Amino acid sequence: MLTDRQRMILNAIVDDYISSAEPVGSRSISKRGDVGYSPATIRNEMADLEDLGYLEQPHTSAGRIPSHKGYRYYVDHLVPWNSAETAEMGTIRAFFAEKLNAMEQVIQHAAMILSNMTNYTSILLGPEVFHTSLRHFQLLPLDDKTAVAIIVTSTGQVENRTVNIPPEISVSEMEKVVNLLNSKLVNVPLYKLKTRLYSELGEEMQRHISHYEELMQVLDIALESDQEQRIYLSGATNMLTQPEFKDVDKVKSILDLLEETPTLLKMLAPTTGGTGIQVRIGTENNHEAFANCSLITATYSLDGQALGSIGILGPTRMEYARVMGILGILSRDLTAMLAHWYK
Amino acid sequence: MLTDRQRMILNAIVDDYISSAEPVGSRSISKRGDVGYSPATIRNEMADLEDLGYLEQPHTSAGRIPSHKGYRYYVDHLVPWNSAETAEMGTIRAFFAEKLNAMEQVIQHAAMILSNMTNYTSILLGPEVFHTSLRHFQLLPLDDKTAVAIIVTSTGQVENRTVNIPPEISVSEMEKVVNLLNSKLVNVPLYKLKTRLYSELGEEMQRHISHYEELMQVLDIALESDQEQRIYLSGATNMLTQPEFKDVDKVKSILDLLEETPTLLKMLAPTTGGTGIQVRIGTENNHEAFANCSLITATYSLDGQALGSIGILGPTRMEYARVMGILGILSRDLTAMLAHWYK
DNA sequence: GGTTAGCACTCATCTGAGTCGAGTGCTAAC
DNA sequence: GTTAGCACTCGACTCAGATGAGTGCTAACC
Repeated sequence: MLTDRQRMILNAIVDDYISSAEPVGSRSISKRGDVGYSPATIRNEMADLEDLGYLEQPHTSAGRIPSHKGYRYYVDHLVPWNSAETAEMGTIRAFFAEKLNAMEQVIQHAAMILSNMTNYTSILLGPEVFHTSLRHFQLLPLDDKTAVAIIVTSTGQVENRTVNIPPEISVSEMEKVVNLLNSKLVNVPLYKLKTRLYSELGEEMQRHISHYEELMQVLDIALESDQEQRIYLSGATNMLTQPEFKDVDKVKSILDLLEETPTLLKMLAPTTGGTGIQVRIGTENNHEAFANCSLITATYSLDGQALGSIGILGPTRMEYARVMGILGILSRDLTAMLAHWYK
Repeated sequence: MLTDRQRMILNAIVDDYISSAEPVGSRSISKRGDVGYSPATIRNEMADLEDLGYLEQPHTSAGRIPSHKGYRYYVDHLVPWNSAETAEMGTIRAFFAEKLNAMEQVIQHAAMILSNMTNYTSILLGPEVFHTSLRHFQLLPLDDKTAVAIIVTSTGQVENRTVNIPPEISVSEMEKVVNLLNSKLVNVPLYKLKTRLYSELGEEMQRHISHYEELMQVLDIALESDQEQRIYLSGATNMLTQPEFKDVDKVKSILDLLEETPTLLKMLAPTTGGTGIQVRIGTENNHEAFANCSLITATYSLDGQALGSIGILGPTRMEYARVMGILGILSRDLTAMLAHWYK
């Protein structure tokens, strides 16, 4: 267990390093107004902290920088939870005051606001397919061969895809089926749509409708839900402004990873039981390219079920306190807005 | 006017520089199999070419690099038009053989293919609003206050936005209006929708329908077309692999510009009268950040009207011949596919 | 015992001189 | 008109020395 003084010194070092990106020495800590010890004392404590694994020395005659363990301790025990209303609150509140009337717009806009406020990269995950259900299904004929299938979800998102209609199937039959679907499948979660289609409607449809096989094929395509969740990135180039990423190769591997949707999805997926704000430091991200990055995520939800996540990606030397504060407010407000909107 | 030998030398220098990114000297040109002159002779010609403005010298004792004028000459007169079927053809043909049944998918996929093939950044511009017309309009109620307006366009794209429905307006009235719109406004270009709404339908609606004012407000929002055209970027990070962009600041200014939709739009907008493939070299892009970039664009069309553009962004030292070839094939095939699809 | 002043030591970074070599321009010979 | 030869230029690289921020250790101090 750390003594109070060690905690204070660790805190000071992390703070200093976060703002300067340079190894911090004993003298500079000693000179801060809030630390009443001489450099020598600080040095002794720093040596102890290094032994304990909270600090690292890039080379013998340089100052110390926090290790991953140091950041972890900082995040877990030292982050000044700015419960006080900060200037940030205003910006976020202003954002939610704006009237945006589509889920997609809100999320896209939120990503932009976040990256602008923090100067890091923001990653927003749209509402998950798992927790949205069918509100309405429609088939609009384009011509005699093709039609657009439109799926309106409970979160107000609209998905569409074009399907080919076999010539054997008549328009009136098609309509019958669509009506059937709407009466039976509304409020069924999207990912269950297909199985329910077979289990509950198969029999009935087979009775009433000719060309059952062909029709099922059409519906199969129509109800295929976008497995690829929508990911909104903003401020990816902010990575480039961080001094630790002046090496082009590192940045490239990070930016490339950001273009890889599946990997991002895995990273942002709300971990089981994880409530509130999660911080993954360096190697905790389980990805080489992110070894020098920290990812702070929060989830927003509806009815207690996580709908999507918000993430901020920055260097391990990140303004944890500020970002966590902002993320907390934003996820809370997003949750509140959703609750208000869909009740 | 350049002599044949000067042309050959200029060609050799540009080719060499394109593949090496290093200033090319007289000796290395001389050693190429296809040039039968000694370094000294080459040097003389190079000095002449420099006087004429086709070459530049980074410093006195370095080789020569092509100037913008040199690139321009190369592109206009020297590019080996590989009319022959290249290996690239296969990839592109394979792409079009795949069955993709939505315009958006095709474009998104094409952008990816392009950036992968060229290792540059590809920018695709979706079909312009100006040239697409209404195929179908629909209003799906979500609950008693809101509805989703769905616009299916002649190119098979589906746009949607959520609108609030004033309580005064009944469902049956709404339906009446939607039917009216579908019977009168189909095939009207999207950007004319609103004016036609007022000019052709205003009177009739006022006669049949109460709450005319409120209803018009709803339709106003519903028919608002996405002014922001969809832009598909792919391989933005390929910029980072080019040696001329190892300077992080330059890359950042380029990547930032790529995130700025309006600027990109302006750059990709098909220039008047420009048919075929356009090459904008360095400062011809009219943007500081692109001073060391070349942008090669082609358009694809339907019925002779430009629908959108394809662009490849790379360093001025770009594989012009290859990229122009690929772009030519792709735009032709895209045009052909559209024609086949929507006839 | 905790704290601090003092001091030798380390080591990354900066600086400037020296070297290297790719490439040029010019002249004279072929 | 072409080419060999040669002096010259100048960026890139190398290496030694200076610099200074920062450390660890010891001994004195409260």
